[in-house]
Amino acid sequence: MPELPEVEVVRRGLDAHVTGKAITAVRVHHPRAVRRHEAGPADLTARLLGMRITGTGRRGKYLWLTLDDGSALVVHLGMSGQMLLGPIPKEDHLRIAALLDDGTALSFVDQRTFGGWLLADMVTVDGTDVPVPVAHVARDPLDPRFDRDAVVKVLRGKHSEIKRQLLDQTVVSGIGNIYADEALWRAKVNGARLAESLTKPKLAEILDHAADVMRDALGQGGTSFDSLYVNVNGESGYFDRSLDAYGREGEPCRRCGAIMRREKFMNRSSFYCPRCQPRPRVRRA
DNA sequence: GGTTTCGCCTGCGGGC
DNA sequence: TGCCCGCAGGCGAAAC
Repeated sequence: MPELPEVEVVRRGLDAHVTGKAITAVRVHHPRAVRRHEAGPADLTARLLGMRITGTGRRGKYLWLTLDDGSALVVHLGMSGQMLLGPIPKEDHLRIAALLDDGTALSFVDQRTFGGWLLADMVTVDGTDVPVPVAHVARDPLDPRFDRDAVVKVLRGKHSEIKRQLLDQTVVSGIGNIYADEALWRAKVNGARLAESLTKPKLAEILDHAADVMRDALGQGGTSFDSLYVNVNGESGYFDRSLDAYGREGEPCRRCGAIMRREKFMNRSSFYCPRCQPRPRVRRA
């Protein structure tokens, strides 16, 4: 389940190895992996052929390779996507394979097929160039131009649960279920609290914790909770050993010792400490 | 128009 | 043993 740190690890790996290389062959093994490229698989492969990669970019959980015609190959890893360098893997879930002019292969492997590739033009949004499909995505907390106080202001106006807002990529990007739970645990805030009910300093604290926890995870090569996430060499990160909330149902809170709870939320799970992060009182009609 | 829910996918593990 | 079900969850369309 790649979130910002995992995607950034992949981007860095790609940046070091594919920048300056030309694409000499592309094969789409599963059409679903390019479903968001509206012109279809044949168009994608034809346009990529002979293109040179000029650099890499990322915003939130989206990453892209910039190409020498000014367009971008946009990659979303979804839940289980992997960008692998090296020989083409013998793998049931190989979705796309590309060959580069130095002989290495760039493979997209994706078990659950939520991810994919697409080609798009670049557009300038708020002074930053991003691919068109990424234009609606807010800056992430590790973006040098991330405006924390502006996000706090947006959150103050949201009549919606704070965790829901942390997961909304148009409010702040890069945060998924794992890092949302970690940031809320660090800030001692229950995710069911309404965003508008929290003070500006508390909202700022939550965003700062989100940035910190993602920076920590990045420093450890990312989280690999279910081992589906790997870097470009197929290796997992180590941050899952450092998680304080996610996946710790029934275990003692590392801060106060109370037994951690798990609750259903948005068709997934939320992990929290019932003592440090008390649930808000039930609203009555 | 803001907010919430649902469907898309596959593999795994638990229960029967 | 084998089947069914629930779960994992990012994203965008659809519903509310």
